[in-house]
Amino acid sequence: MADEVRWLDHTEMEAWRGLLEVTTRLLSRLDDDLGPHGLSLAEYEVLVQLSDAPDDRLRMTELAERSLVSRSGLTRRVDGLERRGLVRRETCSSDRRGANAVLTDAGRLLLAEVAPVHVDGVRRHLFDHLRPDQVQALADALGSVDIPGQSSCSMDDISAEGHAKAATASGQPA
Amino acid sequence: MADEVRWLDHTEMEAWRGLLEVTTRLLSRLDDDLGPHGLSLAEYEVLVQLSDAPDDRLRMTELAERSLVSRSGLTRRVDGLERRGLVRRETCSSDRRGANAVLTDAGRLLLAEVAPVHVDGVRRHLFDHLRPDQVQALADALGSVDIPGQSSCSMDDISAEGHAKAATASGQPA
DNA sequence: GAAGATTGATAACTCAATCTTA
DNA sequence: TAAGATTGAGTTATCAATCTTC
Repeated sequence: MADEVRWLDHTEMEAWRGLLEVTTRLLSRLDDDLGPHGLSLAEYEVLVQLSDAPDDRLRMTELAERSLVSRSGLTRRVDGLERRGLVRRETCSSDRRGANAVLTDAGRLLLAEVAPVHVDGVRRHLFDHLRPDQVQALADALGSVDIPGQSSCSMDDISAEGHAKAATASGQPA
Repeated sequence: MADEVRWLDHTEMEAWRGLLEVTTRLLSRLDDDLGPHGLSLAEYEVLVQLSDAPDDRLRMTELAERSLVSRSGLTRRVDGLERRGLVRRETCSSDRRGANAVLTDAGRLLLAEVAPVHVDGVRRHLFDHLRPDQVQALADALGSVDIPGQSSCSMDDISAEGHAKAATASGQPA
């Protein structure tokens, strides 16, 4: 297993390295753009996912997956948003173990204020540098890569398979 | 500025969302792959950058930029690597303020052990899902997007411009 | 006992302030 | 005074363990 390594060729290196650099810097900039409005990109992400969901609500686990964060991570993120009145929790009626995160009016309002700023940032930092065919190619290539959500499985939760959620999410509030 | 928002169209949404999801999950997986070898992806990144540099050494600030991390973040990362003997610090001879991070023999050895694992992971999780033309398109598109390194400038360090570093980095150790 | 969610402990990062040398 | 690097304080993420309900 030591000598038959297929190293990355130049193009692969550019692609992988580009993915790393562009994403890292882009996220950093988008975070900066939202800062003045009192929201982190991670928090914005939660608000968007909720506004995209039917009835502006989502179970915590589902919201965690869509927000690309761990369950415990989401708990704390929602804590912060709830403290500021942008989201509230409701215990699930059908299953008393579960909790729903619900977008509040204040949350919807802030999202409406911030979404244009965010989209503008995505344009300025990303799409303004790309031709339409490049955007299409990017969407196509990235759409072909499906990496399952949770990372390692503890050997005994093989049963917990069967996810494979598709990318949803829009950019506009309502 | 409120009503003339150009929302993202479907393709743009796919591209942006794909960038976010693929990168997030990919990084998480690659981190998992390296875990058993006692190295985080972030630490691996530092070792790679050093091994790519002439004489296996790099100034801290330069290494921070290439590793996509803040200066203070790098200081701590190198602290950890130095504690384990994978990297050592040398004060710069020409400018006594500066420090060079230098790859040690142990670091070079570990890198040689781990690099095949990493490259294999990048293949399995990313490139195995892509056709050659998609890889090419990805490299092309991401190469067109140049987002400057540091995020915000504190109003008075306008002088600190003039960076615009190109992507270097390879995947193989030597 | 397993699933949904949270909490405790810990790790890693950032900004702002500091120390040292130019 | 400015630049290079580090340190202090605070934030936010994760894993593993826990609590509650199924």
